Amino acid sequence: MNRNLQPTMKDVAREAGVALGTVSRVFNGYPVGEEYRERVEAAAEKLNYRINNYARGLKTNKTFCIGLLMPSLRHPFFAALIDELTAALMHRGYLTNVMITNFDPGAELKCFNLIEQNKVDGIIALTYRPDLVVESAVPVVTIDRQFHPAIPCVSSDNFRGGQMAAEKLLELGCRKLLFLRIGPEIQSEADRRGPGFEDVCRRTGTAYDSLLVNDEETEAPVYQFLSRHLQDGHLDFDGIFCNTDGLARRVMEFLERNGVRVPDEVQIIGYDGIIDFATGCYVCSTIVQPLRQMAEAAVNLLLSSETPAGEAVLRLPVTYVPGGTTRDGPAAVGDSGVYNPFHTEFR
Amino acid sequence: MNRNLQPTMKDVAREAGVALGTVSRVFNGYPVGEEYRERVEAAAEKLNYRINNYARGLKTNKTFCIGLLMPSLRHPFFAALIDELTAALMHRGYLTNVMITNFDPGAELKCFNLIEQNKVDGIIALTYRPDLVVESAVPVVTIDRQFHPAIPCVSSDNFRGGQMAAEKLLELGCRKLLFLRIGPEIQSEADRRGPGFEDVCRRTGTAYDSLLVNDEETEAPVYQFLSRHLQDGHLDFDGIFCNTDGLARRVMEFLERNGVRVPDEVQIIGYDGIIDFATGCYVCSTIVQPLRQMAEAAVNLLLSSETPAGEAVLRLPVTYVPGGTTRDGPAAVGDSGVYNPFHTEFR
DNA sequence: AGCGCTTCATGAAACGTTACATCACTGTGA
DNA sequence: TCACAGTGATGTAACGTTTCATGAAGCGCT
Repeated sequence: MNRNLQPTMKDVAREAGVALGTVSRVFNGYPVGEEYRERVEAAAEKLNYRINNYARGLKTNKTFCIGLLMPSLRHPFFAALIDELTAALMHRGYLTNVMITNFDPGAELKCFNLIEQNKVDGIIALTYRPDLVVESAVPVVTIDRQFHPAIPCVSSDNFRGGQMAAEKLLELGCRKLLFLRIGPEIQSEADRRGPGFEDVCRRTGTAYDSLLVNDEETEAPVYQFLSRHLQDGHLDFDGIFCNTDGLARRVMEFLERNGVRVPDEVQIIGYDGIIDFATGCYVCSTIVQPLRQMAEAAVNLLLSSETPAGEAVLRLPVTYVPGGTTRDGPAAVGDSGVYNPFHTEFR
Repeated sequence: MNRNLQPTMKDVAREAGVALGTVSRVFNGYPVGEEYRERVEAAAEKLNYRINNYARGLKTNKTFCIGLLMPSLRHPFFAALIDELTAALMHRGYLTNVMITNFDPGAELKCFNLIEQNKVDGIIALTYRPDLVVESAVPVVTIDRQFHPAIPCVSSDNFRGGQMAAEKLLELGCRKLLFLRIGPEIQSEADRRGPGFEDVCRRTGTAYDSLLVNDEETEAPVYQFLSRHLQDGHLDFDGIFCNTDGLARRVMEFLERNGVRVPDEVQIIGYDGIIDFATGCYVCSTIVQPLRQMAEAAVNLLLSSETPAGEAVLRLPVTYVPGGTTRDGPAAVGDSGVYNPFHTEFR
């Protein structure tokens, strides 16, 4: 029959002199007589047989493939998250269909369509389209956005992260705090960073202000705001919490350019835990998200498909790490602060 | 029959009152009478029918899925490459199975096995295992490594890149050049950067030196070498070409820490074209690889599966971009040098 | 020896498609 | 009027698995 193509189970069965079903059972770990098992394994080895996942998937409706919907790969936070997710999935024998949407709702629709007809066993999505998630034919776990009580969501403990940032700044001697937030206007778990921060300020009676910019296009309002509070090299705040490491870093550079020393005069804490590829150091003092645990949790929730009890959002504990924009000094990753991209311990 | 499950072609056929084959032809773009086509489309719409790629794949041996084997996602160069590749594949209607090996040969084997039994239509690989590539049952296109004359390889024009670096440094007034190379000892297209650089030095009679460190673990030899050529704040070279942006950046910081001003006293050029996520600027003056073109080419080669004429390696043109470590000034990406991660133009 | 039990190999019937050989129907030309 | 293309719908046989009903073989017991 199909010479010159890949061998099939039928070929293995003929070679081993057993029935088709027996070969199947060997490959699925069902009990098979020792002698038969050996004959089958020898034949499979000899023919270099590979099981055909498409035939199997057709029959069983399980594909061992998960769709991953992410907004970007250029941003180190998303890249690291995808890295952890693919690793966790691979570890359980799942393949990952990665789809990058570039924050484009149209692209998200296209991805969902492709994913559905490709019959993945589930989807892990960091998406901006509640409608698609809710209507999905396959199970979904979302990251950072809770769309529906029955759809599990994994995120870091953003509220606690905000609290930690405030507590840390106070502990380091700050007296007048500022919260800066920038990003697209979509309801997400990340919105709890500000409230956490303000909670501590209020409870400790600390003076604070905040600026929320719901804009995806420009950070200009932030710099205008800071300029207004700048007077001959002195800023009106001595501790700043930014909702993102990127913003923290840029605010730091803005202040330094305007003669405000960081961390001497103003201390800054960001959020995410992003590491600079060249130095291997955190780009700023930061609340780091437990990426690996989040990935593990997302995969577990998706594959066990038991709806978690109560509210369907899992908030994993964050940690604070000094990174040079606070007075508690930098914390280098790796030996000498020199990052080697081929340095696997780094993962 | 299978109520409560996804509708099948049979269901659509019954609903539309046509034969199974007719439905199939509609979905595959074969000529079908207008009236029939409409009935089928209406029925499919009504039942919310999705074609089952696993059944189709079983029958046709085409899966519209490509395996992507990459060493890392934490390094911005790989992340950007994967981004371009998934985009190019998606654009052609292909899904991408991303697998990260973390430079681990054992993991590479595991990935190849998984990929083969999952019946992808082809593989794009940046791998360290010639054996697996050569023996692969499905077509492979490699990035940066030519393993076999019949297996296409895509890379940037590394030799020309090396030449450009040297030419640029000379043009900017350098007189004593240095080439620094670090990385694992594997034969790859990147090895041509040094020879290109040296080619220009030799032809112009320029004084130059080079240091090649075949080590994946540490860059210490580089800093020892530089220390030996440092004397009270003066370095023995005034132009350095590093085989990597990361190295270039770290060398810059090392020199600055030792009182050597960059780019005033020493100018540095790196290779890759990596952009800092926080600032949106190149991390150093650099030879940038045409990632998008490389991705397009890889996908084209893989999907057209015509073996290219002659030598099977495609070397795409690089460009030089000033990035602050040379005297021709920085070139910011985007308007104000401020990078917004939600800024799609950035792609 | 014969009975019931367990264990385990067998063969065939799906799974949801595509592709191919039929066949019904229309229209044309002699 | 009839044969003959040509068009296009139909039904069926694969594709490579899993699963299930069947039945054979072995074993312990009466």
